Amino acid sequence: MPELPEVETVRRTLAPIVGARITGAWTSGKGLHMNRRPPRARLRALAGATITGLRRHGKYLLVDTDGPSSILFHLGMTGRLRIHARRDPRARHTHVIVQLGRRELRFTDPRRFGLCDVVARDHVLVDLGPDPLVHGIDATALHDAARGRTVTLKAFVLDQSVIAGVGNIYASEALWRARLRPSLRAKRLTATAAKRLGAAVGGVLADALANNGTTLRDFVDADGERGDNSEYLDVYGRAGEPCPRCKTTIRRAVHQGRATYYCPTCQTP
DNA sequence: ATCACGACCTGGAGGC
DNA sequence: TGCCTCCAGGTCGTGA
Repeated sequence: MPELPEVETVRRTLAPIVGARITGAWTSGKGLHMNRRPPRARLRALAGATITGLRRHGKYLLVDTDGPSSILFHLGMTGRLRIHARRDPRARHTHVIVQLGRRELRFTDPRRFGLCDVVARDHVLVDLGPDPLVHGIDATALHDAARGRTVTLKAFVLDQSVIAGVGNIYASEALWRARLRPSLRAKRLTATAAKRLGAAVGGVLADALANNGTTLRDFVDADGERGDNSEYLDVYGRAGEPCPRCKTTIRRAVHQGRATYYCPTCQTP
């Protein structure tokens, strides 16, 4: 589900919980990604702390408090973070509840690919590259990172240590916008193409964010609203339709086990 | 060290 | 209606 624009949309719509005081916590006891269980005791120990801010790096979301700890979330494929009234019935697949007096921050995740942990506030997310919205994209650094890499451009753009926050939808979209074939080897990226790619990634993410993210099926923001960006996708999920640029039929291919959409004519190999 | 792949989970869609 | 297969926005560990 959620790539950078979706996580950022969640972050923004969670703003009303800033200033709220944590009064308790509940966990389902089920393991999430890598079978890791959210730390019940450490979540409960946050009681009494006040939420001071919300940060995002790539697809990770951090809920800061006035104590030494922050709550770290990753939504995986089907994770949702929503603000509820305490008396609202608990949805199926709810795994974490942070109680905030009469309100609750609830994390639900049917597929359990997500993550919830309690970390030190200055916790560094290792192996995460620059965030396009927070740090921008440096085309020269992108070009350097591609040097010697034999992976496909598709895999390169999906590599979170290169750029944090790009997922499968926006990887296809950005490569289409940059007119680059997903199967091209990263080491073949020229300086000019790296510039185009950097601009395309930034543009695709910013546009999606302006539309409150892409909802294919699961994604909703903290208020339960769906994103509007799916109707503006140029190639993702559009195999068989004409390329918006040159009218050639868009193709679907599989790279590293994941669907990739591209135009065989205007995305140069 | 780098890369491709399968595994981890549940649920929705479509075919029969 | 039910059963089956395939597919899904992410990440990690494995083995080549």
